[in-house]
Amino acid sequence: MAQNIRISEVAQYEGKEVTLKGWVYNVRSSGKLRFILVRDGSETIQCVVFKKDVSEASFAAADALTLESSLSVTGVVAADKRSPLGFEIQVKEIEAIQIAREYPISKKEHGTDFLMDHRHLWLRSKRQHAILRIRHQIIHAAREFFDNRDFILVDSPIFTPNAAEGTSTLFETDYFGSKAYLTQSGQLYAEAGAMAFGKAYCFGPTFRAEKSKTRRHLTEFWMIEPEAAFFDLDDDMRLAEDFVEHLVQSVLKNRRKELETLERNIGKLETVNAPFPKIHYNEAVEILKKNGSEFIPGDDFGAADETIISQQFDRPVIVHHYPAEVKAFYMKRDEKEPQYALAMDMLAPEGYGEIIGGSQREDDYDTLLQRLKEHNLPEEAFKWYLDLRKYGSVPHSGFGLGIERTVAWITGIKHIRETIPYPRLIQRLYP
RNA sequence: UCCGGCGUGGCUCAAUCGGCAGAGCGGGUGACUGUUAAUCACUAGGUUGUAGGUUCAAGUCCUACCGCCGGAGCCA
Repeated sequence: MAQNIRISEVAQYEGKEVTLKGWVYNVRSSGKLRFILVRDGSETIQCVVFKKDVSEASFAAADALTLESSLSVTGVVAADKRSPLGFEIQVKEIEAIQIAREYPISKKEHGTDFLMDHRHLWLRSKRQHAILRIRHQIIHAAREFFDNRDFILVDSPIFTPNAAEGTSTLFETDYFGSKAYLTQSGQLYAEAGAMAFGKAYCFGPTFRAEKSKTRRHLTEFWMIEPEAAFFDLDDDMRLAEDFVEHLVQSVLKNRRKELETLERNIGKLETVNAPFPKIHYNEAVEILKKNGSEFIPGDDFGAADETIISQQFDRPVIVHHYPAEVKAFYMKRDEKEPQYALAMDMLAPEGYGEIIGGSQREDDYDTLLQRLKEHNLPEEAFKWYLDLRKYGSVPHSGFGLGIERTVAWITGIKHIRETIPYPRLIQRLYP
């Protein structure tokens, strides 16, 4: 009885008889020969069926196979120079498990809308495999990074009672008769985690109801948010650059084949080593002036401005000390220049935009209360948050990294919608 | 919400100045003992997004609407 193996393991079984279970990736035929490309999720291998080598039933089964039919194949693993994998299967027996109906995704090109309508099937393709494997690697590396630095995972709730920061538009839902909102950030809760564990992070989906229609926006995306007690802005920026370096290096080390499948320019990732350039908001404004931007000092940067700034460097760049007015209420201001917040954004290279936003948090009770009032936020809803400043308040900082934007940058793909299995966009809720 | 673009077989697209709706892929039938998005032959498949208008004649021109795509703003 031949052993059941995954295709990724074939090299260990050269000359031996094995059984593979999977799906038909493609079929070609030539006279009394059938070439069946079988994928099982781990790899794809060509299985060669010679009419004279198999039973009539097996050859008939091979003949009836359609794209994405499920099957079981038994045969001998043979080295072959013509194979991209280095091996192929000389089939002895083949059995169809289910003959697939006409598969909607053909081997020729399709439009994105059509493919997105068939996202549940599109996930079977080579390119999507490469992207999602890199996504997996990035998430694995992210958890590994914080776990190795003694951060404790303290997840934030997804239903929240109030329209927290008052900045972005939230999804409203009925929660047993009262209003609840889908979280736009786990940060405020992560701060409570940091006060409990010293170092904490949360990692989960976040929701923004803004009608953004760009290649950088999803309505549902994943964010990882570390928060650390006794960290000032400099500590926060160092944590962020070490973190992003780790993500990139982990992908370079473990997912090189996938990067090649996507034809990513690997040289542009190899330079991503800490320390990253760190520039004051005013320096960023100078860069924009020199490059002919119509930017108005005092504003936040637009997408085109971010691209100009990031193009000056060969690795991500951190911009810090943004004008306090354009930033959130919870950010601490610099004592020496109070018009600036102790805030920082990390811009990915090659125009991929902001991947990290973070800051040192306001830790003084009275100041924070004052900020809430200035922003017309309901004091009652933030009672628990203010508690953190009443009971052993300490300087602390944190940031949030958007997983999908990071995946888009590292994989080099142009649109964020392919970086998540089931993207949620304004016009996309199916499948 | 604003600006720009596009809607033609299942899919990707073509159709010149307004003049007989076409190709490739996919499907079906057949040929082929080394194919790599195999190739070759034959074959079926259309209310040109919707409604109205101009014209001898509209896929093509005009108006409205619907849908989708890209960008801006907002942000990760």
